[in-house]
Amino acid sequence: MTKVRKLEIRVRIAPSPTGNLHIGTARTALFNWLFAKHHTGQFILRIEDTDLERSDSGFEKNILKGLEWLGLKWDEFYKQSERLDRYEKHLKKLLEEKKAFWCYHTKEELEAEKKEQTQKKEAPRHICADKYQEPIGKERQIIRLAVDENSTCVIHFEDIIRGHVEFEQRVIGDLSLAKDLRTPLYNFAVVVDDYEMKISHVIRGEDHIANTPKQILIAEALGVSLPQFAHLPLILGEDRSKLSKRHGAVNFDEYIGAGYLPEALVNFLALLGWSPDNNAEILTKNEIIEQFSLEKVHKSGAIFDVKKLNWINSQYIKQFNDEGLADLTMPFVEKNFGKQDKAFVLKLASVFRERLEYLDQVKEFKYFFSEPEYEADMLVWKKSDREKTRKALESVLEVLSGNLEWEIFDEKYIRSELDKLAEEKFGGDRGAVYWPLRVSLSGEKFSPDPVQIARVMGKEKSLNRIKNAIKKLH
RNA sequence: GGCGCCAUCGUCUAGCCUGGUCUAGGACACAAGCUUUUCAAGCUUGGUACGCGGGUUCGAAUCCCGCUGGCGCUGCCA
Repeated sequence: MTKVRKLEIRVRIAPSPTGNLHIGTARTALFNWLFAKHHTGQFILRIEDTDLERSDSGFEKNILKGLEWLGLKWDEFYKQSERLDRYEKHLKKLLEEKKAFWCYHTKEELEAEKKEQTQKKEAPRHICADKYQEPIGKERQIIRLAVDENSTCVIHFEDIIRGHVEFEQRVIGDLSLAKDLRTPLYNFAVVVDDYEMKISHVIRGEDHIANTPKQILIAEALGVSLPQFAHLPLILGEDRSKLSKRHGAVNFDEYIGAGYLPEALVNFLALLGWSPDNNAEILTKNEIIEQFSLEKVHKSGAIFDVKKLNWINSQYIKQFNDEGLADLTMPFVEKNFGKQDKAFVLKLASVFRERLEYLDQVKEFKYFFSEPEYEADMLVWKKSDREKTRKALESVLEVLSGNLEWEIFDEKYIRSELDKLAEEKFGGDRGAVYWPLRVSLSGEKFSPDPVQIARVMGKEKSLNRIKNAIKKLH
């Protein structure tokens, strides 16, 4: 009896700490994580910091923080800069076996070569003529893999998302592996790591597709097995080019700062290039995990549509009760308006729930936190005039100053009282009553229902604002 | 220039593998209406898409070929 052991699913996200967490990296991380969770496999985080010049621990922290915020917990953690011995070992072996060699060509020579090839309409690549000799008077520059550029071989792989993909070996050239024994370059370090970390599936952006044949060649030289590949469609900007800085917010931080919820971002990002069986729009993390499969990932890129993100986020915001929403919005309220009472923000929750797309939009409700500023004429409703408006406000003031129980503020009851007022004094024109009330309370033309505002602000503030408005009309 | 990938409403997509039920479905956005004191929310309704050309077939969004277009890569970055 042969024992059949199921291949363990192990995937990784391999960001380089040369910038803050990018929205595209977050998406790739999410897809890897979803795939791992779906198959109860391992999700590995590997910091690719071989480029010491550009790597920065601040960026590394930012990336870790962002992934944690999204809820993508990793099972193992590695840093390439701590694995230099591993790369050196493999490099030495390749050199000994003459599968790799020291290249003596200078950057200038390489550039000239490329220029010539471009002119001849050939694939630009470096072909080292004197692979294993030490030219006199020249210095070692870089370690390269010896690739037979006359080969008629076709390098191919089965991409889980794209199917059969192939490249001709002769267009590749002697690719670079490392600057020296302890300074590995991307393609080489990736192959060594993916092998040693027993990565079963490499799930990465489509922009890496051209790296794949190079990595296959390196793996062959190393004599190691290859993972399965899955190249994700790119996230695009408005103009359908790869999402980048010029398209606006690509830093993951900005989405955290604007007050998007992690669940909403997971939901939105998952839908960029993938969709569930029933084509549902709002799904929990668990529902996504359950349904996720790479075979269902699309091949073409998807534009990052903030409007759809906003809608999804607003759907999640609506799911919170007052208490939850108050907790959620409090940091944003205090950031914009200074220290606040929990009880006050709690009263605002219902206002927020039905109109916030992202939490930092609380800044649009300035008038709850400071006195409104407006011109007296704004108080005047359509066909009304200043005199009538003043009378209306005086009547409203009277109603609201009456025996209304501000503590148990019953919006329905107060509206019925104000409606009655409109009926009796303004021929049923409710706008004549509500409009000046709105403006006196908010100083805005567009705002939540004025009765709602009054409830949130409480008796004293509300009555004061109405009095101020009346003063303005004198 | 070279190499590669891709192609359904403005956007995200369902359908394509296993051709007919697709006069192409859903969602976002947009427009109109309802509600209404404004805005928002909610509800109802509406418009807009299979890139083009061949082929295979009784029949093609679905299969094949070509074209066009878009994008990605083309580093001693990752």
